[in-house]
Amino acid sequence: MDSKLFAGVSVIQENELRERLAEGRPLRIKFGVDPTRPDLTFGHLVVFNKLKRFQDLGHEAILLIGDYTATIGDPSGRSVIRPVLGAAEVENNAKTYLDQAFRILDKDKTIVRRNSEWFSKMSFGDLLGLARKMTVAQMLERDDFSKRYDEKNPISIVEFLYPLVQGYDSVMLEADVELGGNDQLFNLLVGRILQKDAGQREQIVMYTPLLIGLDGTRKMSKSYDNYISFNDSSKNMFGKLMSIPDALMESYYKLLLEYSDVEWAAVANLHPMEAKKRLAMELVGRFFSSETAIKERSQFEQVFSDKQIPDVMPEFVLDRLEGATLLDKLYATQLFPSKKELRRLFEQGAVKIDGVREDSPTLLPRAAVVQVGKKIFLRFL
RNA sequence: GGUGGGGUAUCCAAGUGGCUAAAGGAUGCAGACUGUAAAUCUGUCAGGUUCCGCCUUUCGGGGGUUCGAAUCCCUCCCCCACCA
Repeated sequence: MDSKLFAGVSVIQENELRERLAEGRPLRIKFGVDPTRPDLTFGHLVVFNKLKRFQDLGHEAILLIGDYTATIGDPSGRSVIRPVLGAAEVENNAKTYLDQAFRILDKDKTIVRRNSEWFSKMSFGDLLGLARKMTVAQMLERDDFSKRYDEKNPISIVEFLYPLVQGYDSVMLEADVELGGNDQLFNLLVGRILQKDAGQREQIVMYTPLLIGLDGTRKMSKSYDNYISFNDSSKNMFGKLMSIPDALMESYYKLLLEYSDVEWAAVANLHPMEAKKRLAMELVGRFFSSETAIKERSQFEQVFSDKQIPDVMPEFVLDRLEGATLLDKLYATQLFPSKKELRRLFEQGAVKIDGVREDSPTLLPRAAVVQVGKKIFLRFL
């Protein structure tokens, strides 16, 4: 038994899981992905870690692409209906999604399925049959539904259908285990209801806590812009990890690196900054390489601890155009949203040229290293 | 089918004829302090500019009244709840 299999997750039916693991056959582990957004964040990493564990133990990791449902649009807790995507777009998202997922999962051992396989063939009558399996009262057991209902906020019928759809996926896949974030708990449990109804063994439900995002308060999500992406550069990944509030470190160590309480306790004794650097190194090391991790750490220390300039930065050639001021040149780099914003940065003393603060945006630019704020460096040639 | 409420900048949310580019809060950004942490303080947060003065665009869409509208009128679109 892999002790890390249970690290950080909650298993509703732990005994059942142990029994099934003891059967010695490969279990079918389902994880459903929503291809409406193509980018994976570290929030997804929590679940992917578990899938990978199962995979390494010889079980079947099944990535279910909700391609059919994505073309319908799931409001999922928001009053705004998500944009309905075209089939081509969904397919494209799914592809980039998988590319990222395989940075963690073993591509050759991962089974990819799509729910259009069965839903595209489903008749309206079949849908009615599915809808009959649950009552409104059962649906209102879901926290966010009952909350919104009490507050007289809108709930669309489609939202009621979603748990059923997700549960039906489990029936079609004959899943032994379904993984998901804890906001998915209700939907995961619906899978059991439908499987039982279909005469199957009910899937075991494993759910992971939601990872808090960089702002330290809300869940990590693209829409809050508080996320770390699988696709981030090693530099950004390292930097973003260093910027998390200290209070998040424990959860990051436990959820992203699957540290046990004992392992965490050892880290918790370190200076918080050192602990954070280790966190960043381990994760960058996993997504890139340990060499890259070491490099990013030294770059980080060089720039932010020693206040030196980084080794590499974007470079721009100055072509002596008449009248082109420093501000014009900086704007031309496209690193800033508007000239207005740049003016503000000058006014607020955020601009340094070769390490010396420069308040005048109308100077002629010269070959130098320009720093704007703490993080933006560029070189004029 | 009926009744009521609502659509304001990234989000929440004030604002019912001029002093409103639009209160306040959040988020973000910058500065100070620091460990690119937290907390705190300050500034800033539509765009453009010959930069403190001016120009352009913005308050669901369109049209109108007026010297002047997010605020009044007409019309269209959309959303929500409640009662049936």
